[in-house]
Amino acid sequence: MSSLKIYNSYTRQKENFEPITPGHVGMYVCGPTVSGESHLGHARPYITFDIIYRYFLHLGYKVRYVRNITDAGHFEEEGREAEDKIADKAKLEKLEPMELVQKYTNLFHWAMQQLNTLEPSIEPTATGHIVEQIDMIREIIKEGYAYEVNGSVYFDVKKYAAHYPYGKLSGRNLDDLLETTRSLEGQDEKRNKQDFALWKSAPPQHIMRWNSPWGEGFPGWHIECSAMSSKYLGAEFDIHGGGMDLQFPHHESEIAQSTICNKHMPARYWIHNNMITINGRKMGKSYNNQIKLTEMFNGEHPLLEKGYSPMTIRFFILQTHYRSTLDFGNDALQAAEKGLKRLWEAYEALKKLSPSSGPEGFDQQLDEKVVKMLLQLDEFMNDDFNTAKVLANLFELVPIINAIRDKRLSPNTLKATTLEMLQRYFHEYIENILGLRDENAKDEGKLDGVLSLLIELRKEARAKKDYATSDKIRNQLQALGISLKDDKDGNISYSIN
RNA sequence: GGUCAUGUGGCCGAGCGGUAAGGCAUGGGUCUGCAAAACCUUUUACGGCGGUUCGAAUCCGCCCGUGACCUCCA
Repeated sequence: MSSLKIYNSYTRQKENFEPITPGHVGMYVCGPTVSGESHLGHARPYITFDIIYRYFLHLGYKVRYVRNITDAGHFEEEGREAEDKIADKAKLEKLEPMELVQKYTNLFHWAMQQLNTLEPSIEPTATGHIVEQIDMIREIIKEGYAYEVNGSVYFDVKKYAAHYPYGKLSGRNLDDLLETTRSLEGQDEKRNKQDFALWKSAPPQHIMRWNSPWGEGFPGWHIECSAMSSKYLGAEFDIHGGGMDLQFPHHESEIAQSTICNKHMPARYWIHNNMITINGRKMGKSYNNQIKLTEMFNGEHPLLEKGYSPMTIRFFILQTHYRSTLDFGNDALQAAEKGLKRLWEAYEALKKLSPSSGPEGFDQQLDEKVVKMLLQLDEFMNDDFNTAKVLANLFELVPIINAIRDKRLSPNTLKATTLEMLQRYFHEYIENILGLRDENAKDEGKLDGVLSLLIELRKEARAKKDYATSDKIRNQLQALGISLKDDKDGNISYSIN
């Protein structure tokens, strides 16, 4: 079997994955800022890294997956108003900052559950690690790479760049930055424009504030991730991930901070997922085209024709490789919805097939094809987590499953071992690796009993050719959102929309 | 302006030098009291112009288009 290859943003090439500690993986993923409701953009990275997490588990690794919650605000616009974004919103909503943060954290967790992502091993909060951040800033000052001005502390990027490869991750150099950095008001505290804040002195009206050696203030944007990743994963760990938009300046700054403080590049492999676009345009606050996940699910948004279930969204995201941009549109989403349904129904049918080992109808060629396509799934995942290809192969197997189910192919078409393998792989891939789950699980309780009764009555009516009655049952249920399907074998099944 | 991506059929998207995955839609068909669903089957695609190569969607150059980062952002 091929070995796992990962595209490393830092080196810009695919590399064989070799863990620092054999059998273990340490992975840090930049989590959400909980100053607002989770939107569609959040779905992509956390599903992407969920797949990566799940695949490592599948490979038998013990994984520590750390994903932070940023609950201390960043600067709305650095240098200008330097206001804590969370505190600002809190005032508007007349809530305590931590109350707001709690609300959106809960909503985020709810959305992640809907999308069936596994919980990270540790989910540290920025506010819970102020002490660690202060310690780290102290250390950086001691090393001579940060300076204090009026109660704020800045990282000396110019000095750092003289000794270390600053800008390598994001592919830019200091001179370019000098030329292109916008001139902003109130930059006078910094020695150089590219310097970034490690600690920011809090103006009187600022609600979120902590004591520090430099006076009351709050931590800079980048330091929390450096502090928390090194605390829980060590000075050097395996994987650091996040959205592509975080490459610069966030991750570049993290590298600088950690390198000075811990004498190490923090991560060996940097993984960045690409952005989601809406009608070809990146979704973002500044474009005014953000769709919240709750709106995505219930369809209450001007850009949506209808709601899309969490699994539809998950499936849709997995149809594209994580390093490509992904354009959201109603047509594409509806295509995904139907495709997922078809795949799931084949999967359900597959579960019910029982191995049979008669010689009659065995198809050597097809048997070999099935085995080959299943083995390819591992290769696809090993090639930088290519879920798009995995899904393509699963879909290619669907007609074969359907043919056996419909008895157009003999139950002996495949060897018993191959059928078992098919069932095992479908289960492992669909549920454990891709993390899809049944959204139409039937109510096993009273409703099911009632419907069974109605279905019985309809069957009897049909047998008597009393179509008026049978149609009435079907039509009225349809009006309630329950569809009856007359299957080929005379059975009737139902689905709730 | 600087840097970096990208342009595949009606739509979404794989593809990383060897006769173009897959999903959806469309057309045809099977099934059916009817319907729906399901299933089977199905046509046209590599932005443009050059170059490298036995051979390019894949590499190089130029042009055109789109986007991202440079500022909070997933």
